[in-house]
Amino acid sequence: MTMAARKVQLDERQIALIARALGDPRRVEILREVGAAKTTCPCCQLLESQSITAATLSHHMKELENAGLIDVIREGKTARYAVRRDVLAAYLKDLAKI
Amino acid sequence: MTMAARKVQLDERQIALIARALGDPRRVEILREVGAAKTTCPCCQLLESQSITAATLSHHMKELENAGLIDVIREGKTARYAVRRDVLAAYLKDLAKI
DNA sequence: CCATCTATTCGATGGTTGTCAAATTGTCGT
DNA sequence: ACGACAATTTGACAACCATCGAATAGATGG
Repeated sequence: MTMAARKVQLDERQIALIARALGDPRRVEILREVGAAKTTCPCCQLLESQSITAATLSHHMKELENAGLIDVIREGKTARYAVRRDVLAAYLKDLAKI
Repeated sequence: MTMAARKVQLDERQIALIARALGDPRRVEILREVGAAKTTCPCCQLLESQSITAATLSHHMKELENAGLIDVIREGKTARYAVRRDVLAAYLKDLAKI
């Protein structure tokens, strides 16, 4: 339990959103790449590694953000992403209760 | 790490199957109920608690079994289910690496 | 053998969703 | 103000999927 990991409480609705977001392999792959980035991950970088159009990528990022799995930091022209590890951990913890 | 928890190795394909299976709230609810049962959970019991037809339930159980998340034990007329907690744990462990 | 019970399979359907091309918005430098 | 660049939104489409009713399979008891 790190200092930064404030208590995250997920309601049923968000759990469903997260589960759905993780249900698509492409989104999981994107999430892994965002999580693997040294700093925050810029949008254009994801476009290079994933073989999809910008429109599709944007759609997936919105789903991930909507589920609360990523934070979006907009800096001028570009957008950067960061994994909400506290949210992910809370989701996994909930599933682990099964 | 219990004695019974033999090492479970998930390939990319199974991870995708599990993620998809967990992507539907109804299946998660079913999985929770199976996991909460004192012994193994009979099919007909699930039919009572979940408000779906037998056909739909059967479909969901197949998805869960296909993902490796449950074991199916057939005893005469009835079918009983048990959560594969080792598989679930392996999946969660993989996601936790993000 | 037949009736009954449990569970699965089949066929169909309405809704969801991943994907793209094109148009749009927003930002920066010149 | 204008052009170039980054990202989002829109509209459309094909594929997928949860769901159901009906038909089928399999087991049990009389």
